[in-house]
Amino acid sequence: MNPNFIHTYLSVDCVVFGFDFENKLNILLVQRHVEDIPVEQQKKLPGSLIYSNEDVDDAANRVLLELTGIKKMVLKQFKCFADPNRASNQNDIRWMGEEYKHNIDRIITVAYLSLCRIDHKINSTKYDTVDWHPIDKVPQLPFDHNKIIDESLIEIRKWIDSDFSIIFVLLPKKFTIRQLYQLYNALSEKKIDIKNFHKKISSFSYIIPLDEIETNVSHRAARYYKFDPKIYKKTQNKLIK
Amino acid sequence: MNPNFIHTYLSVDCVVFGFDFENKLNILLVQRHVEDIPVEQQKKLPGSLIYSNEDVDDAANRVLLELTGIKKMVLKQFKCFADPNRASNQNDIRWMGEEYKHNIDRIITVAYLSLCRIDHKINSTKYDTVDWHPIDKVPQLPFDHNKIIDESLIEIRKWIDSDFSIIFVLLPKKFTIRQLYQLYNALSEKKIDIKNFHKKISSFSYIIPLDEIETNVSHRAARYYKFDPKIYKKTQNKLIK
DNA sequence: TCAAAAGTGTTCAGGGTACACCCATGG
DNA sequence: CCATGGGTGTACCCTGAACACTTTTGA
Repeated sequence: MNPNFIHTYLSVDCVVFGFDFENKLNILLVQRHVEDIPVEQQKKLPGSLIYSNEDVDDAANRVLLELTGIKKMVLKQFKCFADPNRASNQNDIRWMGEEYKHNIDRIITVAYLSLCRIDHKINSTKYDTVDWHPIDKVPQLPFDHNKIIDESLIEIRKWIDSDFSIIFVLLPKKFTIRQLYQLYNALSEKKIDIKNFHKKISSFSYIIPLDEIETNVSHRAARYYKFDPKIYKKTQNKLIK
Repeated sequence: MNPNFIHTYLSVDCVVFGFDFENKLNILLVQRHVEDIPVEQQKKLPGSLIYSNEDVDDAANRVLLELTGIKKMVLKQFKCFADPNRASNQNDIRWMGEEYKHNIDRIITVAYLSLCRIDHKINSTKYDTVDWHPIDKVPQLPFDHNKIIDESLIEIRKWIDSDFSIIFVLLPKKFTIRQLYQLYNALSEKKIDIKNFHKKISSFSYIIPLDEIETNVSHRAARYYKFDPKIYKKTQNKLIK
């Protein structure tokens, strides 16, 4: 065997997005433990080496299940990160030694996007600490996780543009059009006037108006709507063509 | 080390598209050699295991250089294929044994898209046989190469829609608007009337009309145009918004 | 009564679509 | 003179953008 050919480990890492109603995108980070390193400097993206009998999609599903306790989260593979030096930091090598009981000096990862309602209960079977972090306040992370997050933002925008319906995964079951608007603005570069947005959204057959309206707001209460995926599938409208 | 974690080989495979003027998309396939198997059943996608000090993009660039002799071909990573059974066919295992002098029972690949003018001279330093195959007449291929090709078609359409300029990599330096139209039709699902296409294209500042026109055609000769990437970069028009 | 946001209606401009019409060339 | 495709001009329509106006609610 030509020793120049790589024989290595493969992992998946997941960037899970959530949306809070201070209009911020958030992502889920977990805690890792490395001796002598302050805890607050040891956040990372959730991820795992893949098993020998696992496809990468299966591994990502497993990571998400272990992370949140939620089965069948939406997910999308977006890029393989394979910089030969991505795992060459000494702290990262030490952590891999502790985590996997083996010396690993190179690791290639396949990055996934996923989405989660930010108020969904997180029931991790693997991690002690799972926290939402605003996307603009992500600390320095190990490996190339900051780079992965940067690229995931570009990817999630493409995703929304190609399939508008995934945006509803981030919203409560009942939502106002303003909430949808704020989320859309945080995710898309296409700017749109809220009045016109309102008119457009409410014209879609798959956006179902409910009888319920907001309470305790200091202005006219907004109506709640729900999303009907069945009707959406039949019509397949993009928000903007 | 948990033996369940994969420790494996990683390869890149490249789907190189070309366009002939019978309006067909073509892809480049190479010949592999496995004993006792008819030659015509041994086509495959060009690819290689990655080296231990190589990023996947570098490996894809190397594969493309070894395949065509062309430096710096456009390329785009599009998906990691990691089905545990993708390399379990006995013929494929035999071939890997011969090619890499090692028993390999699983291999994960990162698939790339690339583009090449179909009349460009192919100077392969690695393969004896490199041939264009019409996309609708691709034979049965080893591993999951047929699946990779199927998915690459979806990917190249997205690519054109997000960056119209890459379409010119597939055209001769001088091209008629009809040629561009045929290529666009083969690549995009968005249908457009040729007259309106003509009007639109010729209105773009980065499509430069030349003095030269077609010869030996049994109708009014069409003008040749060229593409100016510098002007394109300044304007950044999508064909259809 | 005022501020703030919901929700509706109207107008305008730009671009896509359809199509008519003329031009150039070979047969 | 006809078929074929090149190339231009025009008219229509839809949609997005801007914005005015009314409604509702709490302070």
